[in-house]
Formats: sequence, C-alpha cells, structure tokens
Amino acid sequence: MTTENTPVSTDFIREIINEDNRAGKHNGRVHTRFPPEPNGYLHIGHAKSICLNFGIAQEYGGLCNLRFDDTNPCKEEVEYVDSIMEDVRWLGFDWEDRLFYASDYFDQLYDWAVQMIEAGKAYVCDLSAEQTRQFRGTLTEPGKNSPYRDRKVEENLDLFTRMKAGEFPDGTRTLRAKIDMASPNLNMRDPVMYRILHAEHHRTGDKWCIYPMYDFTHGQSDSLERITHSICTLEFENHRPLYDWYIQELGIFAPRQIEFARLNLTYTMMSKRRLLELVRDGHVAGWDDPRMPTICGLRRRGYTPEAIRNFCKRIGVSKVDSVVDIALLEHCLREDLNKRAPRVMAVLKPVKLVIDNYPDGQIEEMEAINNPEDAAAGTRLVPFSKVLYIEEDDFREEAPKKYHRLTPGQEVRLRYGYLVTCTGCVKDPATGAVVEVHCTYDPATRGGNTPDGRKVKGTIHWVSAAKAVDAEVRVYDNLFTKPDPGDVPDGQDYRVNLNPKSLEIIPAAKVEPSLASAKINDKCQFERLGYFSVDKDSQPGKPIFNRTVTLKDTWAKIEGRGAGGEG
RNA sequence: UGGGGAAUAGUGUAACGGCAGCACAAAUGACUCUGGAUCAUUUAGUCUAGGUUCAAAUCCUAGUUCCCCAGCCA
Repeated sequence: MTTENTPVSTDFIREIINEDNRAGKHNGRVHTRFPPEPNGYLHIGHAKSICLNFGIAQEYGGLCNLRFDDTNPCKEEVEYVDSIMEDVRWLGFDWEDRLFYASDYFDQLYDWAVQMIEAGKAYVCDLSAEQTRQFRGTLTEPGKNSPYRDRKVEENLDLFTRMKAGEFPDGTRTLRAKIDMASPNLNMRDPVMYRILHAEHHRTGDKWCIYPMYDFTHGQSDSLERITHSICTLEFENHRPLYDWYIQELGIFAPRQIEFARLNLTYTMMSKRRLLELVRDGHVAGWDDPRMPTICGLRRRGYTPEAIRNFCKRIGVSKVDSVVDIALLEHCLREDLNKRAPRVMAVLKPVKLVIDNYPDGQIEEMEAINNPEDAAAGTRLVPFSKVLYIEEDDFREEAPKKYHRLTPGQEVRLRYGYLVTCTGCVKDPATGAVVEVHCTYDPATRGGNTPDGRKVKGTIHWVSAAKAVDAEVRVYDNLFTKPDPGDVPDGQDYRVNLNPKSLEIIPAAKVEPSLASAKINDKCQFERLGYFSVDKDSQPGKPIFNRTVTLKDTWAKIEGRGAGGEG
C-alpha cells in the first residue's frame, strides 16, 4: 500500500469494510441490502443508497438483497412494491433471487418476542399512547416505569397470546422491551416491540392483528439475512444501541450498522411525506411527473440510469449533512446525453423565414451529422425549402452587441443549409409582432460551407415549413424557486416556493420530419436548445417531447449580465 | 442545564503528523457549421482559541455552530 504512488481514496464506509476484511471478520464476506418501506416511490436520495449498497456488494464480490420493510400495513401498498422493483432494476441493479420482505419474518419475530417475555425482558403494557408518552419523560428528565412493568411472565405470555388472537382493540396494549426508563437515549426507555393493528397487510392479509415495530424488526431481519454491513441514514444512529441490544439478548448474528448522510439537492424536496402531498394536492401530475425527484419522474424527464449512477459516484458519501447543487446532477446528465443523444433540429417558438431569391417549390435534401461526438451515428437527410421556421429569438430587428444571429444586414449560417443575409421583416401592423423574416441566400454555400473561406459568427437551426412535423413540447424548470424550498416566511410552508413556471407547454413546436416516428423514451438533442425525451403521452404522428435539460447557454449569460443596461 | 452525530473554497468531496488536492459552479481565453462539445488558465478553503511537535486539517484541551432523538411511523 505504501508503494502505491496513486493511492485510491475510499469513503469511510469502504474503509470500515476494508478494516473488517483485514481483521478477517466474516472471512471477507460482504453482504448488504437495500431496505425500502413500500409506502411511496423511490427518489434520487434512494438512488444514493441503492448505488452504495449494490455498488459495494459488486466491488467486494458480495451480495446485496432487496428487502421491503413492511411492518406498517396502514401505509404500505403493492403499487409501491412494484414501482420500487421496477426502479431498482431500471437503475441497473439485480437482487437475483434475494427478494425479501420483513413480513416473511413475522413468525420468527413473534417467537423471538415470546422468548424475550420468557426471559423477563419484555412485558405487556396497558398504558394508552398518551400515557406512554407521559411516562417516557423528556430529553432532560428520565421517564417513569410503567405500572405494568413487573407483570409475571405467565401473565405476559397469556396477554401477548390474546393480543395476537385479536381479543383487544387497537391501541389498548403493547408489548414493550424492559430496558431502562432513565436511559439518556429515549429509544432505550422500554420501547414498544409490538402494537395492535387490526389492518390488512399487503402480503400477510388478515393473518396478524399485531405488528412488530420497525425497531424490533429491522436488526433481526438483517441478522437473519446474514447482512455483514447494514448501511442506513444518520437518523438511525440513535437506534443502533437498541438494535444491538435485541441482537445480544436474542444471541443471534450481529451485522454492523453504518450510518451516512442522506442526499439533499438544491431546488428540490426529498421528504416522502411532502412528495406525497404534491401528488395528492395536484401540484404535479403524479409520482412520475417529470418535475419530481422520483426515479420514475427523472426517467420520464429523460434521465438515464448511467447519469444517475455517475452522479451518485461523484457526490461521495460521508456523515456531514450536505446539500448538493442540482447543477452537478445536470452536469452528469449532459455528460452522458452529449455522448449518446442524436442531434436533430426543432423550433420551439417558430417564426417564418422567407428566402426571397430561393426557387419557389424547390426542396433540397441536406446531409446532417447525427452526432458529432459519435462518428458511428452517421448522417441523415433534412429537407430544405424557400420558407423555413426559425426560432423567434434568432431574429432581432435591433440587435444588441455580440448578437450573432439574424438582424438586418447580417449574414448567418443556416445549419447544414446555406448562408443567408437578413434583409428585413414583416410585422403585424396591429400588434407590431414580427410575422416574417426575409433574407437572401448565397447559392455557393450549399451545406453551410464557405468555399471562399469566409467566416460567419452565427449558425442557427431551422425546419422546412413545408415538411415540418407538429409536436408538443413540455419545457420544465425547477419545481421550486428557492435553493432551499423550506426557506419560507413565518407561518407559511414550502408551497409558497412552488415555481409557477415549472412547466410551460408549447403546443405547436415544429420539428424536423425524421422525428415523426420517434418512440416513447427516445432521447435526442434539439440543436442549440437542449436534450429532449419523448413522453409517454405521445400519439402517432403527434410526438410530445419533454425537455430533459438545456444545453449550457453562454449567450443567455452574456445577455443576462447586460440586462440591467438596455433592452 | 440529557444523549447521539458533524464541522476543509460558493457546493460536494480528498488528505490518516510531512507541499491542502479533485469535481461542480463562477470567471477569462483558444477553438468551433450547435453561443453545444473540447482545451487552457484564473478566482476561492481547514469553525474559534489555546496547547503538543522540527512540522497539525490531522493529536490534546476548552469553546462555537449545525443536524438527529420525547410515533403504538420507518
């Protein structure tokens, strides 16, 4: 290791695993798991955990299980189970035959609970939820023992059996661990192990009316699956002593829990509760709305698994609460899409460009490069004609400095077309809006070439008016207007930071004819605009494109900077 | 005035007592048939105060700030 001149740096989790392996802890065996609760859709924060757990297993030649922590039947649904499996697979990971559910272990957990009662380590408590809270004490004051704490083993056994048999209504009794009501760690103040819940479980149906708490389930589930390294988020650090206590009392295999900081992203909200609210209150169109940070939302937006995985690799992992700049995610996306997305021309805000000296009715097929980053992608033919659509933004009657586009007297290149010189425009006399831009072309510049070697600063994209295909384009922006959506005035909530312009629908964009046959989820780059992905709402002949991410726009920066000066 | 964690450029992350590095962002320039991509350059950091040491981001002491915990949620 000291001979290595380029030491590869490892994060603190891999370092712990390395130490364990060096010490021969599990004979080098590494087994992790991704343990979601099926009560919502997976988001980019989960992707971090998935990449960590499955990634570590791959790197160490180990295994990673998928296990649903389904101990609360009131919140969990198969819809979520299915979506989670789909998303993990889409991200590119495989749990093979190791799909588990905490509910698989309900019988074993029940037996262990009985065992703890018999050992005098657990008791049935008749306190109400409210009373339990009062007896628990506070952060600074110790709790008080429950009056039911010293029940005899036989009575506890009888009561617990009858809880299971359904003799008592919800909330009337709990099974609690007998630990220490004075512990400074509130999790150790006789935590509830089982509660009564007459609820239908998505897997076990009505077999049970008592359900184990997460804390009495999670550690043992890891133990049963022989998980060597149980990786979870920071908020469970306080629970580790409790998991360790159960494991020790039960005398079973002890996984090692390691906690890391969950992912936060600027302009984004990651809490499942709030994401659910956004969906329920109709602020977005669903869990897979392309503005959502959910995996399915990102997928629909046009993200690739590669981009997300690379992002997870780059953000690293530590125990520091942090907020990652969404720009990094977008960078990873562009980096991936730049290599793979075919280039096409599309005009979002069309205005007609008429080439006055171009023959009426003539159509030329111009050869265009599909992807300058990938020679193997080849070329295609794009029809060119006298009347084209160009971007509204690409013409200014009065142009600012450094404006390299169409303005009277200025020559620009029509990408893969011809060089044209702007001669003026026609305006709607009523509104003053530009309805037509006029120009003349230089026939010697076919294909956009300049045989005389002359340089033009600007190149703009276009679509033949005669051959254009109509398309809807959905232009997305951040869902929130502030880097921290939770940054709100007193008495208000994150909803005031919802971005009213997070979605702009462009019903009548003009795209080149090759796009007529685009298939759902196809990705492409609209030259000079950004990357786009075909939405599932598309109809034959009427494609719908989601803007995945813009291209970096230097001009917008230049212009934005000068914006204070003049219009 | 309980317990558990964490502090390194704007952001994220390295360093394991020996030259504070990388990525994103930002800025400048080169190049360009995408104001894209690419390339080059620049700006910018060890929470504070003491101490140990030839040498401290790293070890010690004291403080400061932030996060988590009082669900029969996970």
